[in-house]
Amino acid sequence: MATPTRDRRAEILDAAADLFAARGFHGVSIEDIGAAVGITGPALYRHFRGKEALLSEILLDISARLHGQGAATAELPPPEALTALLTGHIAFALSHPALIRVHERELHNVPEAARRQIRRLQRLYLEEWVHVLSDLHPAVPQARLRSAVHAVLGLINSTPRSAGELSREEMAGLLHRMALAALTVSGD
Amino acid sequence: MATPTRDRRAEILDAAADLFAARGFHGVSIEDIGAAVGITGPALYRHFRGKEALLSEILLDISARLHGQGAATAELPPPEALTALLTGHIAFALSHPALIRVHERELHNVPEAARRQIRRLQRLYLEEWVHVLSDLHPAVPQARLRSAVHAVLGLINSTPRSAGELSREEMAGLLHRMALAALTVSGD
DNA sequence: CGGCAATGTTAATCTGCGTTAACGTGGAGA
DNA sequence: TCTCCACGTTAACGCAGATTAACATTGCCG
Repeated sequence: MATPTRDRRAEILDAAADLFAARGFHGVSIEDIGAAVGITGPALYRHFRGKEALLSEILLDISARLHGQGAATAELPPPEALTALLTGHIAFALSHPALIRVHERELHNVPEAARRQIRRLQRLYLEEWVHVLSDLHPAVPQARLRSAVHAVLGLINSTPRSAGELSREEMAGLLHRMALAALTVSGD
Repeated sequence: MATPTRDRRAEILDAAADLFAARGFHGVSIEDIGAAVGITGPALYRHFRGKEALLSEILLDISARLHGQGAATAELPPPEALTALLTGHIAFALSHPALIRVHERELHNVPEAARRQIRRLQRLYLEEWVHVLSDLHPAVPQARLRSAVHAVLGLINSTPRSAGELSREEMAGLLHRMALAALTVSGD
């Protein structure tokens, strides 16, 4: 065949992520995923070890991207770092609502080994937030900050549920203001 | 048998909800659920039409409880109503983290008919929030308020993820302050 | 007492779906 | 031109797990 298809792997991962977001991991068959990119189900095995490997790779990629984004703010002074974290996460959530959904909902379908790596990246990402906040509010105990960060990420990740009522800019601004206000008050 | 078991149905629903929360709908077998209450899998069919009916009933019950809680605030003057909505949702989330998880993640496994009812209740609940906020901030467009409410519910529902670092009272207070701050700023 | 209703049990049944086998085919490099 | 390799295809295979069937047991009630 050797058709000039641009990267098939990436194409499959994208299609699978969309399908998983819409119908859940078990609501999508190998055949469905294949069909979405114009091939049959079993052909997927030329690119991935199996269905779970597909999901693992999707989640790992998301976690790595978020963590990378977070790590990039490490050098900034705390106030700017916080802004960067907020802006970055919001941009990601608004650009990839399907990925956010999958990332939030499907971790338990990932095999143990990969799950550990994903959780590790998630933990590191969380700690980046906590670290920045800790610099800004040294008096607040870390446990409280951790809970506050979870809450704020939940707030931002709500994005896929309130689809399309507001323009992207308006939504980004709203989330930014709300998240910042929530964090600011979390130390009282 | 006719053993003096207190309501078996309720017992099964509880066990199923916990299992679904932990491993996802498809990660739990009929056999698992039965075992959790000390009976075999097929015995469940004496109480429910099938596995999907079980999930439907769980989600319907959650939606109805939240909506009921919300409706109860309708008579209060707006500021108290908002406090009641916040306190009520936070209390529910902290008391039933497993239910919140299932409610957030498993809707797509519910058959169409039940799904419509559940969505309707969710919409009504959301509108109760929007209504109260609309009274407090008449100038803010409803679309923005709707998004803000989604965001705040996402914030509060983050609870099952930041498990047990803080005491329940501390967590409730933190979530309340953060949610209120976020809502307050949502009209700017 | 006799029998129905409620609740369980174990042994099929049926089906969906992930995975594997066996078998093309076209293009790129030697 | 000849040969592989990359990528697909269709036909099995195998199994997990949801239903359903057929068959107890217990206790209430007429």
